[in-house]
Formats: sequence, C-alpha cells, structure tokens
Amino acid sequence: MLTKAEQTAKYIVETVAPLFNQKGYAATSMSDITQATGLTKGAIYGNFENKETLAIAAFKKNANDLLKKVGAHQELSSDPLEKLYLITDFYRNYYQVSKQMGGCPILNIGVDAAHQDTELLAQVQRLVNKTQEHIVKLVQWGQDEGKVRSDVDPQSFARFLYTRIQGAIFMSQTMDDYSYLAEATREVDRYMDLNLKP
Amino acid sequence: MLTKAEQTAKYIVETVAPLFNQKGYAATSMSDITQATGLTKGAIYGNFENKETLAIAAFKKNANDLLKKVGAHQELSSDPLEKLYLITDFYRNYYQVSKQMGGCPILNIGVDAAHQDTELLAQVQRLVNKTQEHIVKLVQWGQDEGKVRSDVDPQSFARFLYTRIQGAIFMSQTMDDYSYLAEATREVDRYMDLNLKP
DNA sequence: ACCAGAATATACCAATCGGTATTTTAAAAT
DNA sequence: ATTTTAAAATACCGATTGGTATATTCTGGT
Repeated sequence: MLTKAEQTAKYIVETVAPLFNQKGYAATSMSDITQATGLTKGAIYGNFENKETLAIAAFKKNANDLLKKVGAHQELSSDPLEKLYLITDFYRNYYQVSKQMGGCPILNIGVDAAHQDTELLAQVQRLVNKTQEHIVKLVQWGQDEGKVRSDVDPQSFARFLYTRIQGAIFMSQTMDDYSYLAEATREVDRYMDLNLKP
Repeated sequence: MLTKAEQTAKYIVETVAPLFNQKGYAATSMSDITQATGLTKGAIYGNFENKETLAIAAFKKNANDLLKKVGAHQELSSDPLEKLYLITDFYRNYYQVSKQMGGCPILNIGVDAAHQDTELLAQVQRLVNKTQEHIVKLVQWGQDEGKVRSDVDPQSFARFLYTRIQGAIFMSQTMDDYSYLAEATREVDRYMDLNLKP
C-alpha cells in the first residue's frame, strides 16, 4: 500500500510527465507544475529534491510506460520472429500513442538534453541501448530456433530497425503527418520478409 | 556594401545561431546572448524586435548554411543520379558538420518548436518540404534522361531518403556515435544501386 | 479525544527574465 | 569643423524564475 506522500509523488509525476515531454526541461517552469497539479510548491519540494529530479522521474515514467506498452504488444505471440513484426506493428500506431505523452520521449528528451551533459541524456541513451539489446536478443533467439536466417547480424539489424523507425517518428511529429510512420513500418516489415525469414 | 547596423545584425545572428540551436529557444536567455556577442541589450534590441525574431533569424542562418553546403557538394557532378549519391555523401560527414552548428538545426528546432505552434516550426516544415521537393526533381530529371528507372515513385523515394537519414542524424547526435550516419548513408546508396539504376 | 509526525500551504527570498526609455557615443553629411 | 543622424551603452521596469523557511493542516496510532 502506498503512503500519502507516495501517492502524491506518483500523482505529481503523472501530471507533470507530459509537460516536461512537450515543452522541455527549461521551458517547463515550477508555476507550470503547480498550476497543472493544483498543488503548491511546498507539496512539490516536499516530494522532490528539485526541478531536475522531478524531470528525471517524469522521463522515467514516460519511458517505462512506453516499454510496457511495446512489451505488452509483443505478448500477442511467443514466437521471436513474430515478436519482431509486433514491434513494427506497435510503432504503426505510435503517432497516436505518443501524442498522449506529448510526443515521443526518446526523441524529445534526447534532443532537449543533447549538448548539455545531464543525467537526462544518460537516461535516454540507457533506454535506447536497452531497446536495441532487446531486439538483438529476439533475433538471436530466432536464429537459435531456426526461424531467422543465421547470416543476419543481430546488432546491425537492431540498429537499422530502431534508427529507421526513430526517423519516421521525428518526421511524423514535426510534419504532423502520420504516413511517415506507416511507410517506415511497412518497409521494415518488407525488409524482414526478404532478409530475416529463412 | 553593408551599413554598420547591417554588419552588427549579421554578427549577432552568426554568434547567436549555434546558441539557439544547442540550447533551444526558451533555454537561451538574453544574457546568454549579450555575453556571447559582447554587446549590450541596446545593440540587440536596436537590431531585432524581440527574442523570437532573433531566434527565427538564427534558424534561417543555420538552414541557409546547410542548404548551401549540401548544394555546393552536388555541384561536383552535373548528372542527376550522381547528385543523389552526392547528397548521401554529404550526410556521410554530417556528424562533424552539424557539430559546428551545435547539432542539426532541423532536428533541434523541429523538436523544440513542436507542440508550440510558432513561426519556427513553420520554418522547419518549409525547409523539410523544400529539400524533399529538390530530391523529387532530381529523380524526375534522372527519369527524363533515362538514368533513373521509370517505375520509381519520386515522392516516396524522397521521403524514404530524408526520413532514413534524419533518423540516423538523431541517433548519431543523441548517442554521440558517428556510425549510425555511416550505416544509413551506405544503406541508401545500396538502395539506389538496386532500385534506381536502370 | 488526543497527540505526534507527516504532508501540504503560505510567505518570502535573491536572482534573473524579456523588454524599454533614455543617455551617451560613433559615424555620416554638410 | 559643425551639425545631424544612426547606433550602442546604461539604467531601469514589473514579472517571473527556482528554491527555502516557516506555518498550518491533515492523518494514523494510541
């Protein structure tokens, strides 16, 4: 069971997560935060050391939500190759999903924190590596079971898939045009049809 | 010949362009600007109406520099297909080029201005469309001369090339890893080898 | 019902924010 | 050389920034 403080801390993070994600760290003020939460500075600073730790908590919340969603979608199959297709399938609808978070947190915080050497950037990099390693393991698993061609390099495929989709996320977001993601996921699917399937 | 005011206005924009590009609009303060230029607020506001017009001028400067550089690189050939290869060749070294500007302005300002509905976002979208249309024309020109296969859809190829490379730009920038751009340009080249050449 | 500790609200801080009005300095025209 | 004009420096504005110290309210245990 959550204590009162843990409840409000959770509430604050949930309320503030899309704010930081949309406007970035510097552009999100403490008054934005008190206004959005309906709480006062006392409540905020009673639960978080400072603005930065709150921003980090907010990013972690968004990142975790994202991992959970894409993870849950992969549960629809127990086959490694089909799980890869389910990843692209998840991102096919990512335009709507990310809008609820105020845009893609990897993209937004990655760009916002670049050249600033903050803990936030390290968190983004950690998440990117984690996701790529997950794809690597899926490919290796598929190869172990003979469902993915053995001449595929798991690492470089993971980098390709992630980079291709992340580019489409950027384009869809800044051009406000869903179709970039549609095209990218279709292409990655085709790539897997041609190069991953034995 | 430039008047005194035009000279300082140019100097201000040049000095301030990498600042806005790196830190974003909100995080770049007027004192950052006076400090970087060595000028006072009087000089800044004597030449620019407000912070936003200065930020727009700074982005246009970066965007223009970028277009000039990628344009100059295409001058190395007069053949439309070879010009397409020169575009990917330009982005092969974009990691260093963009670092001088404080990161890719399309990426940085695109993300920074998203969800804010400012003139800046419109400028980014304009530049993206302009670049894509340029690629479309190169493909069409190549088709007219029989140097590009006629079954290629210029529009969708342009979107693919731009999105693929922009994704690599994001990854290289936030992971601080050049190789994403190397892989992306190599892959686009291979794609053109296989699908564009007659 | 009462009390102790936790949690939130209030009031306040120096510093900085973007912006402006005015004064001083530099350059151009006569 | 003097006047006029353009440009930059200075001084200042109210508002807001992130953050803190203190006061008040809420809540769970007895």
